[in-house]
Amino acid sequence: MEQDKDKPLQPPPHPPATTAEFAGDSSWPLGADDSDGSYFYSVDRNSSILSDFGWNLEPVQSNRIGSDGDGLWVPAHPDLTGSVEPIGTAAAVGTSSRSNNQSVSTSSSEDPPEKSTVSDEKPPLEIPRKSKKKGQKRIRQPRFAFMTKSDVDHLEDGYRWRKYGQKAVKNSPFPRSYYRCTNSKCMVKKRVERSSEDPSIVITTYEGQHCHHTVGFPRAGIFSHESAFAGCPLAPTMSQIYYPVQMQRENATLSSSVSQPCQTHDEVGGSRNVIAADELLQHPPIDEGLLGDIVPPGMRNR
DNA sequence: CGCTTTTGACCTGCGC
DNA sequence: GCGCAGGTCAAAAGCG
Repeated sequence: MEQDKDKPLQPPPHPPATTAEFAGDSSWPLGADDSDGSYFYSVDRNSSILSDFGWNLEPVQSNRIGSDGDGLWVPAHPDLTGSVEPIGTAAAVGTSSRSNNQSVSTSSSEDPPEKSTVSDEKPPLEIPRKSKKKGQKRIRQPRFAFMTKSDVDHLEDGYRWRKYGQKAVKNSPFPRSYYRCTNSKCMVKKRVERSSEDPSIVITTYEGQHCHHTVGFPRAGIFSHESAFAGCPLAPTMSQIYYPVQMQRENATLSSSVSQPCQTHDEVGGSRNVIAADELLQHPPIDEGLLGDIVPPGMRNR
């Protein structure tokens, strides 16, 4: 928070270097957005999306995988060392019947953060606390999710998070935790849960975009991904790999055009796939032998 | 003392 | 309409 004031709001742009395709998603109930066929995004699009999230992602050539347009993106954030995937045009999420023509890249910046709206309307004390939410449509922010093979649930990503809830997840012995960015002006949230199939895999879902830069890295606005990794306390201890989370409805759409079994790629040897959330949860653990190759350069030397 | 986490209750959306 | 599951709130407790 301290560093938020003197930093520009947007991470430095990074030229897209791959031809990866990303798909929109809807882990949350989506509206009509998926009907416009906008499941797939070009890399330019995706880059924009991720920038909108505040994630300073950069395509790493050595980590690029997928000659069929399925590239791997390595985030500049220390723990986001894998492919990430924008999940849906969240502006339309949860408000399916309303204006959902917004693009991903513009939605979150234009959406009044749901929380801010709520917090601005303090109900009288007599009114039950939840009444303030009545009549207010939830407006979902852009999301992306990824899987991480990690011992720790809450990964360091350079931002500070406050836990605001935890719920038991059906069919899973592991609870799901809900975090919110501690920056009062930042409405980004994230969910963290462990895969019931493989407890070593953490599924993290981000929602919204940061309106500030990381607090963990003083030069967040200008750091490269390598320098970021250099400062990552978890880097040496974590084996990380991320599966982009492709959820629910797009599953059918994507499966025919994008999805492939985890495949080994020439340069990285990493495996990557675009799969549905359900599928994702059932996905077998990553081959440990591949992890080393998919870890960004800054982490490899450790 | 301030911030974070825990936790039970409440709200909302969706499927049946 | 009802029930369920997910998501959120906010008071209380914990911690540094």
